[in-house]
Amino acid sequence: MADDEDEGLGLIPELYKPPALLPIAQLKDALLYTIETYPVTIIVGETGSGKTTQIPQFLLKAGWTSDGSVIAVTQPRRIAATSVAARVAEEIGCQLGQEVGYSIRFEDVTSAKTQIKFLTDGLLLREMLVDPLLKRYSVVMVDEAHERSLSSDILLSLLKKIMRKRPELRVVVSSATIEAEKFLEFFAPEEEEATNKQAKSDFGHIISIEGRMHPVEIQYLAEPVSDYVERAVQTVLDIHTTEEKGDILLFLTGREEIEDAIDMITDRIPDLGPGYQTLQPLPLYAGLSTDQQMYVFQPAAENTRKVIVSTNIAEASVTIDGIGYVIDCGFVKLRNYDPGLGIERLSVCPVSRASATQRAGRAGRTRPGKCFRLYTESAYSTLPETTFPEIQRSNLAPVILQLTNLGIQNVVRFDYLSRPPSQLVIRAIDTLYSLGAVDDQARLTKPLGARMADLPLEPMLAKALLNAPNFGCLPEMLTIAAMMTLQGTTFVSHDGNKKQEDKAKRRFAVEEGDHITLYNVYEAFVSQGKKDAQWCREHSLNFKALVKAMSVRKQLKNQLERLGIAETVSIPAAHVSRVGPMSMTERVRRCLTTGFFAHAARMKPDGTFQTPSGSATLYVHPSSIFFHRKADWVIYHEIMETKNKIYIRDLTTIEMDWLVEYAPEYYRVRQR
DNA sequence: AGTGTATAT
Repeated sequence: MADDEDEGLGLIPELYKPPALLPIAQLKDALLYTIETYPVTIIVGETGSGKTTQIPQFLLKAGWTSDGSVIAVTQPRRIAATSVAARVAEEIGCQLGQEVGYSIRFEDVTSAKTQIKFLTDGLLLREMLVDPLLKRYSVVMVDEAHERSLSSDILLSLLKKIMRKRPELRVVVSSATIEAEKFLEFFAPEEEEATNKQAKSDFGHIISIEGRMHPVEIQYLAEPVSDYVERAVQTVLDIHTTEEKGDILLFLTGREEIEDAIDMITDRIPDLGPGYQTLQPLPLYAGLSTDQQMYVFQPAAENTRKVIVSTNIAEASVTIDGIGYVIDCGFVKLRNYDPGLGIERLSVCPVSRASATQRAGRAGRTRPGKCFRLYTESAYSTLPETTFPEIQRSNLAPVILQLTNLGIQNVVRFDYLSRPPSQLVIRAIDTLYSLGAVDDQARLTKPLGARMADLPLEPMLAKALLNAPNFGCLPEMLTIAAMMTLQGTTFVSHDGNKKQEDKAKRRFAVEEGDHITLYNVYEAFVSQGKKDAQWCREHSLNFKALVKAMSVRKQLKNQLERLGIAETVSIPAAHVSRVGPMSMTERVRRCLTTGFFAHAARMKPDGTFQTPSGSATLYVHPSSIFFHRKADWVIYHEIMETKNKIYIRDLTTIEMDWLVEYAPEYYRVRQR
């Protein structure tokens, strides 16, 4: 890990500071005592406190794995699980995968010797399907719980349930913010459960660890602004001309704003006049290809100041060294699910104070920094304290299916950390009922519901895939299901060449729609472009995404085989007479309809779509082949509202009659 | 008519 900026030994002193000097080392005894004494320990520690790397090692040395148990540490992101595991393995002096390992989807780097295991919280949830009480673990540490992701919230609820049956289990919840009290209160036993011997306060404890952050000076605007992109650009140039060295990190809400801001900065650089360093604006958002993202991590050239213009990705998911200045526009794009309409909405919302703090902290990682907030101090005080938990603004159908499969009897009265609005839960149950995954008492159906829950797919897609053998199109549907999980990342425009991307897309396009078009892409990739990044480049395809599709397809295939559904299975006798002579594309289209009947629409002469009830106008997403072509009835994979327009993505043509044939109950009411 | 914050199984 050479660093160009470092002279001499090439070592960065802070990185090599022995763990014993971390603030957390002083708390070691108190920590171990607390974990020994109380079932629940809440750790409040800022970035740099060493909590993630040190606590598992303390527990290991204190004997928490001496009976053969494992210490689990969950992370919200795959990258964190792998990198932290590598770091701890190095500190302990073992090979990764031996005493210290990690497990993420498609990668299990653990062995029989593994005592500390880092994994994503989503994967630990999956493990509960085979080990409901998580018996192999003596301690489960849930890291970054303050982010309130859907899976860490659910995980905490289930851990609380498990603890009643396993009093010896220890739960450590680690959080960077002030939510500690809420977490502790959540784990406290109900009044009637608390015996005299065990009062509420005996149940858990909060421990705070000081971080090693440098101070960040915060500046607010005196007056609010209406155009924060313009103001952000001005601030960038002001910092560049008046402040000392240090890169700039500018938070905006999305790709369009980022590109606008970069154009504006580039346009104004000549006006600065001579005598200043070079200013190098760089975009950062998840939609960029990996090589385009790499630029932001490279140290700037001599006499150059980087300006990284980023979405929320730089708030927690990605860390860039050398940032001295942060500019925070005060907004973020958040996904919201509208249970009434059954659509997701991507809307620009004010950030929470917790987010604003996290953004500011990005300036103080290596030295004292400054943060410029493009809003007034009084506006700051009116911001919500924390971001609305994901569980209160998501489509809950997948979660409810999973909880039901884990044996949760009543998903409405389930012990949520933050209760989702009942509308969300009701809508989820309705969806699952219409798909046949639960019965009219909201109980899991067998085998259909249980099988759907076993698959790592959204319920509608799981239903369609499980129906594939009935249409004799299992190999095709496996591919389509795998391609759907790429969520629109199949095509990329290399070097920003949009026209070339459109042209490449047309090459694979078929009149039946996007699903079969993506099937063609996958087939071409496997036969011609597999392990050939250059072929992908020529066809504007995302190599990494297609490799992932291959992994997903293989995983789905294995999972179905375990359910007794083999890829080569022939059409069941009862169906042969009906689907035997059909073309493969018709089988696939019918099969998709059995899962996505609720996502039906019909094209109007002007090229927009209408819902079956005619209540809303839907726009074809420009990534669809029907952006340029005509269609009649279609089903679509996804629906989302942005900028007051509802877009549908991944469309396939169907016959209206199929809706009634495959979903008679769902469409009966509207037919009359 | 012209597009998607981020993450996970």
